[in-house]
Amino acid sequence: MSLTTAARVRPVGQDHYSISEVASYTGLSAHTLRWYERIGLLNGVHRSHTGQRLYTDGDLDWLDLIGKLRLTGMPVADMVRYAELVRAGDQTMPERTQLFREHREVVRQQIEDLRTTLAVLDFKIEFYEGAASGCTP
Amino acid sequence: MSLTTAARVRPVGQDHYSISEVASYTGLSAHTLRWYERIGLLNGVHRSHTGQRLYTDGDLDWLDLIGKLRLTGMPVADMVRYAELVRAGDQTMPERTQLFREHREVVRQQIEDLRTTLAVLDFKIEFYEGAASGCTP
DNA sequence: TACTGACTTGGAGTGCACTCCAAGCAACAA
DNA sequence: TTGTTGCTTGGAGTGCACTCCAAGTCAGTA
Repeated sequence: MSLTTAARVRPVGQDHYSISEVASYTGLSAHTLRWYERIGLLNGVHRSHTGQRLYTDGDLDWLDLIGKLRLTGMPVADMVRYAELVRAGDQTMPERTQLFREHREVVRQQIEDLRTTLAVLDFKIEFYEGAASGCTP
Repeated sequence: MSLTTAARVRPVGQDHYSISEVASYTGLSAHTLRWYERIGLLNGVHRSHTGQRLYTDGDLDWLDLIGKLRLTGMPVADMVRYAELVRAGDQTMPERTQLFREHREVVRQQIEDLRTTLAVLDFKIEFYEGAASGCTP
């Protein structure tokens, strides 16, 4: 679930990055970056005179946010919905707030569930270790 | 991600439950319960004289654990692996401990990621609310 | 006896989120 | 000039975790 293989280092502050630079920065594949654009999750990516994608720092910020939302299990369709609201302008701010408020509750619940499971895992590990060291008769 | 629609009430302590009782208890569909059994995640489910499944309290406990592991994103294949280790007997305990220790780290990392995202969400919500109430010039 | 409803099976289908493919173009090195 | 590398596209393919279907069995009720 966490992108441990990503370089996570933003290249020189040149404000235009190739798809492979962005791939290594975000940990997403170039395929996925193109797919994100196709489904409307990433809009208005600039192009060079030869038609190659040039991502800006703004795009990288957006991808950071998207990445965090993905990590919390937000469906891609919901993120596309959010992207559409942002495109639609400032009058959609109440709806965006609502979207985030609802998602915040989802995240809270997930943390709760994870904590419960962590406790179970700790208990199991202790049990297995106890059994291994012969503490149970 | 959380099973809010599940009844989560264990039926009378009769130690044999029908597939629909177990479905309503676990929040899993009957389809999924049969599929779990087919892939080896749930083994040795008893049958009535007419061939219908009769789940025990032990099965319900097992499904509780499985459900928690699923909630933390453990792939079904890994849970099947764990089920195989349990079937194989006590000599697999060290491997089971190892499996849980590794998963514990995954869960810890997830909690970390979720907390980071929660902070971003809080920040965004505050920003949108500030913008709505005209606090930004 | 007829019907209803809950169960059984193997196999096919679904939705999501990618992931890959083939064919082609542009820039550069040997 | 001939690779090689890195990019482009639309469309097809993949893997996971279910989810459903058709055809059949069995128990209970009108």
